[in-house]
Amino acid sequence: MELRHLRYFQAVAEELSYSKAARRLRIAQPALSRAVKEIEHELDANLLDRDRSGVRLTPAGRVFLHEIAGLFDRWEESLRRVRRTATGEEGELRLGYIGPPTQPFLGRLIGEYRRRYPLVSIHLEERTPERVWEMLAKGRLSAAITRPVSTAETSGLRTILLRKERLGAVLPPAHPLAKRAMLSWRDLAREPLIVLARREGVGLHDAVLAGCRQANCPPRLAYTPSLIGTVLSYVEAGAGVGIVPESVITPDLPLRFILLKPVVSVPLVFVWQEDEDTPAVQRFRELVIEWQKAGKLWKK
Amino acid sequence: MELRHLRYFQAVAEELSYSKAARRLRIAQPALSRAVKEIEHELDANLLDRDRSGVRLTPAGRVFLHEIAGLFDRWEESLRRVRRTATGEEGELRLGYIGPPTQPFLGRLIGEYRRRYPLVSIHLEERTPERVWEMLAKGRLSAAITRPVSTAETSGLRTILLRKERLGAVLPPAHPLAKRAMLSWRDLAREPLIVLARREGVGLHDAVLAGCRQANCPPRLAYTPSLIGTVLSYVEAGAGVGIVPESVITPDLPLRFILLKPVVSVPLVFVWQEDEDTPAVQRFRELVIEWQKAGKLWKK
DNA sequence: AACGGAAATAGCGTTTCGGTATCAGCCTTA
DNA sequence: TAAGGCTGATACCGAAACGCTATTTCCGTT
Repeated sequence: MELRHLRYFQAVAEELSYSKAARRLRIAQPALSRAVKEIEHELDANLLDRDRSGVRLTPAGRVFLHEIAGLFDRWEESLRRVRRTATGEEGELRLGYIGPPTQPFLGRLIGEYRRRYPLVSIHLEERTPERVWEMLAKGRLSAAITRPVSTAETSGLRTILLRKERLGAVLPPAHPLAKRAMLSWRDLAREPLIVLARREGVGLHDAVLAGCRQANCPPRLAYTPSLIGTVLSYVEAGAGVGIVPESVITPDLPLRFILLKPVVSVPLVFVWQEDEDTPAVQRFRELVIEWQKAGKLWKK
Repeated sequence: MELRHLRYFQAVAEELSYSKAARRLRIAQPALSRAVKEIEHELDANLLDRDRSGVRLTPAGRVFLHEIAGLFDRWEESLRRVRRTATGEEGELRLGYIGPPTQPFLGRLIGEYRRRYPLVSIHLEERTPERVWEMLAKGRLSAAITRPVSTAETSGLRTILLRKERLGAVLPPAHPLAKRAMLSWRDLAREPLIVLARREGVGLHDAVLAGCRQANCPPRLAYTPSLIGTVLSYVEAGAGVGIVPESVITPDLPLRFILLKPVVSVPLVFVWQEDEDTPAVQRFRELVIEWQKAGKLWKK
């Protein structure tokens, strides 16, 4: 039995007339007679009584008609869901990210995505960069916003560069170097440095070390706290010079931020599983690229 | 799109291989390629990725597969329900009946019917004979066990005679006539009679009057209570001679029951709506006839 | 009794469905 | 590195199904 049979029976049962149903279906009446007979034979049940003038439903026919209606309703809903899933309107997005550099835009970004695709269920996972890459590799995430990590397994993963953030020094306004418009890495040779702990951000930490090495001046690491905020607190307390990416600076801080030359950058990237590049992920990626091009990721 | 397409897609999606699925479906592989392509075109959605070595489900494909499984489950259940309805295993029986003459067997009869067809929902309506016929005519009942009523509208109704019950007199053992083995209607000419109220049983009441008229002795009706039990109580109290059908007599009563000659009978019939002769009703009718033939309707 | 409408039946043409043969890509294996 | 095998896609053909026209049959109506 095929859906065609069901549609035909439904028409006859609703019209209570083969001729009318045939007209509604735009086919000839004999085809209907045959189709209904096929159903009845397959079900081994009379569905219609066509005894004396007119067609009436048997109890089994009534039940069948009712079942068919429910079935078609469900079928329509199924089709809608599949189409929505295919276009990315419905689906699942498991996004990993690192906190500090995404903080200025992530909330707005997710908000806009939810507004556009309200049926996509979103799972957010804030982790360290290393952990994000690990989860991506294991397929626990469908996409992520993070920093590159040299040790990460990247097979099957694709990457888009969102931004390169330049590193700079943060100092208390009273610091001797705070008046300078620019600093070189060498200027920091004798300063106690405050850098994010390596376990919290391998990419950033190693970039700082690379900047120092490149300037041929081994760094003196005074503190390596676990949070960027703590780095700033240490600086405020006069414990040394912080080195951070430019994105962490907000104007209201009572600190000076001075770019370091030669420029050393830490990238922020969008990464996704090639194998799990679902429509929901594609739509999210499109949104990220759109915002990146429009500059919305950085300035409000 | 037809169910065939769904079955084909389901096989491919489950096997994750066109060749294996084709073998399972016992068709050739190209037919599958085409069928799946037709679905994808109609849904305007990719369901399967056949990129590099192997077939994988897209998110939409996964959703579709899931929907299909649910749909088929429901479809199977629908088929079962229709078949059960057609055979009378499932359905509805609205049975009207009159109390006293059916009391000896109705409980057992319904019990057996429920045992045989547990999915049929049963509605019982105890009414007076007239009311039963009225409800039958209006289609409020699908069948009934009752007594004929001359005024009843019987078009569209069919009837089976279950039993003819002979009328007899009930007397207290001390009554002068109580020793007789037989009584004629004329013997009751001077007795105060106790008969069921006409509104409670037109057939029975009129049969009693007919018996008297036939014997050319106009009856003296002392009481016409609403319940058969009350008739017997009046007799026990010595208020007169009761006239009842033989079925109301139970051996433990301290009363004499004596058949009246010439014999006057009140029939008990099974009636059903020709228009609503559903399988559930048919099965019930078959059971009634079976029990009637086996004598189970009368003796335990 | 004749007519008209509705469904069933018969016979035929067209669509479509599945099969065979073949091609192209990928992986394994010698 | 080349050959063989497995996979799915394509092309083409025969057979089955599906639908249409014509006709019959059975009602109910006039």
